[in-house]
Amino acid sequence: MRDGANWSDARRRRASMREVAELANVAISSVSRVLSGHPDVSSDMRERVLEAVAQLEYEPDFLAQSLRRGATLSVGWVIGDISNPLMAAITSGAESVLRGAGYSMLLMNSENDPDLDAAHIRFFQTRRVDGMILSLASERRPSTLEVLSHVDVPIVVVDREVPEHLHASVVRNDHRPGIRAAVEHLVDLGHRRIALITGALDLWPVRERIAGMHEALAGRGITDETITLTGSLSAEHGEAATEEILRMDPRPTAIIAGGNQVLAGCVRALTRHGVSIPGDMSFVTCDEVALSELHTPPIASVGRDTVALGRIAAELLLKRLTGVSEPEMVILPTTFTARASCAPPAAGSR
Amino acid sequence: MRDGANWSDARRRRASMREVAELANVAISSVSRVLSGHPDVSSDMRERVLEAVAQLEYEPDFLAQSLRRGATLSVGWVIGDISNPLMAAITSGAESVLRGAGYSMLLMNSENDPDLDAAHIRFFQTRRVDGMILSLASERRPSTLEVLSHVDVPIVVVDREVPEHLHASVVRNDHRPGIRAAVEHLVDLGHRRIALITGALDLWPVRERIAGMHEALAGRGITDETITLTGSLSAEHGEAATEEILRMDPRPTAIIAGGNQVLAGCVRALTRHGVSIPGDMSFVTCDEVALSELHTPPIASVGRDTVALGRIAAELLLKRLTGVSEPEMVILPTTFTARASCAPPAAGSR
DNA sequence: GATCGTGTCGGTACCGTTTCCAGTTTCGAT
DNA sequence: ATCGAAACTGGAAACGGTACCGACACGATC
Repeated sequence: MRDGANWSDARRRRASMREVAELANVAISSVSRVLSGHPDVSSDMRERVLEAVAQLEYEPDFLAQSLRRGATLSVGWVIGDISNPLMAAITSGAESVLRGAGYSMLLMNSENDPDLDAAHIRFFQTRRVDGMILSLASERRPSTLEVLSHVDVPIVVVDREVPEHLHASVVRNDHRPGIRAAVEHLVDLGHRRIALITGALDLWPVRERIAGMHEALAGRGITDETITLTGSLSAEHGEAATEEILRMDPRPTAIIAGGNQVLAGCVRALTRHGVSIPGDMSFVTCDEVALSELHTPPIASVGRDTVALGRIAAELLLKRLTGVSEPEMVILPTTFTARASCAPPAAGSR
Repeated sequence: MRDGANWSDARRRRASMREVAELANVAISSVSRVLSGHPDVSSDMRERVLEAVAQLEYEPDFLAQSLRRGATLSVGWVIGDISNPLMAAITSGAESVLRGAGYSMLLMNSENDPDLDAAHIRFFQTRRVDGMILSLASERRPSTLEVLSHVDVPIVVVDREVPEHLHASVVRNDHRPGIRAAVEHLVDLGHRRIALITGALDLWPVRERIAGMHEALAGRGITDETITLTGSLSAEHGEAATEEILRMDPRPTAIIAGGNQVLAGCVRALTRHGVSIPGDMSFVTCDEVALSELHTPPIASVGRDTVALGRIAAELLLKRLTGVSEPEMVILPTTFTARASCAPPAAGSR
């Protein structure tokens, strides 16, 4: 004499496979066979079991399945800073692919701290994820590499360079052509002193962007005027480096911000000092964000498809999760978009 | 005669508690007691077990523990769009708190699709998360509410309003005072026709912002000039609505963008039509982003601490995960920051 | 009529823990 | 010396499934 409402109440204990078996009057193993689509099942059996399943609102326990099968259908995602729109876009791309394949994504923020990278990787390892996607805060931190070498599940590295022996799949952007195009554009406009504000050398994109700038300058026969301000990919460094540039004599006539956080710091400093873009300073940024297109004037930028970056990272991982044992590498392009933030340098500063 | 390298090779099978027990020559249950800090353990026993643990590099299997204990130490996080910086900031705040408490965060993007909301919640339920934090795409979709009523773990809802009977904890912003201050500021500058571009009415912030605007206008004795363009909180709607506003006659003299995506659309449309801010149109946006501060001119905005929003959501969930059975509600403030994007309307349009 | 394959099904040994229960020892108190 | 409680330990039953193995019935085959 139980009423319908209580019978389907959320708080009641969930049914187990054993109860289904008892209700259907069959063996537990038969229930398992029916539910997992095993061929050795008569239609009569299938019907009885499915009816019991429906009546008890049974659903299999994911934990028990995972323990028995040795797979959790989950992947760990270590990211430098989720609140960075770039990283968020990568995450978004990866998440949708993983979700489509039935995997779920465990997210951990490393706050761009290399030590947390290592800690998170270890954590995921004990959490028994089936694979990991990593956007490391530093490629060279020994503790991270040490931990990585003990990981026994497939790894995909996003826009980073890691030692071969880790057997990680990799998806990267080819940052050089984009930067090269940007620098050539500036040089063609008449700029000679171009400053690149960027992060530390333990990140692949940073090294490649610097290399791309050198390539472009060398290609145009300019060898001694490269100005590179490395630091961190943060607004603070962008702001401080811009201040430093503004104090230089002779002053650079163009700035390339090596990331969207750096961009914010640069714009803040330039605005504060009343430096007009592009009148007093030409300006290029790396990685397209809302600000670059909507700024007045719009800011020329070296862009890339970040959602694709995440999507492909997830696809590479899925490949290895479904049997492919050899790691792969995918390189995605970057493209330069000229905008009104670049103009010939003021006559006096040439 | 195995060499050291292979012995510590990552690919070897991980040791189980049984192997530890055999090596230490004790019962499995004793190993468990030592590792879980049970008081009934002799120091001799502890020593033997710990040595075996070290020698085998044993670490407990999280899956088996979860199955046995009935807790997974993981929480599900359903979010409308992770690539929205606002949502990303909330996520960041929540993640760091959860991480600090030993929980991991399962992230699923609903792509602002209410049907995916429901699907994800169900998915998390079968995944056996210990709790969920939800930023629903729609508060009113029956399928979502139906699924929610069957959830048997604690729920926290972020900046949304859900029926009492779901027993969800809630953290929300009080959007009215912020918008009210913004509108009053505009009115005091001389504006009478103020347009609010916002999303659909099935979201708490949308309703509250509209209400806040009405309150402010009524407070100033303006009753018949409220212009509200509801749609979605997207750049497309922001752009289309702005176009519509520009065609109105008499034309509104101020626009309030009801979100950061809307903001992007608005700015794009205004720029394309050569509408100058604040000369031709005063402008306010909701939710601070890089663009609002760094735009020329800087854009006045109704801001809030989004990281705190996420942090408190996580804290509310942790409370309920550690025994507190009654749901709670926390309200966080919003504040208006006046900036150069607001000025008195042009003489002709008063 | 014995043999054999095939389609079904039940029994049971796991997966790796936790925890309860019962048994043994130790030890201070009477 | 004896008793009882407390400290310690091992065995085994869970947790909720999966999958292998063997049993059985049945028809087909020679």
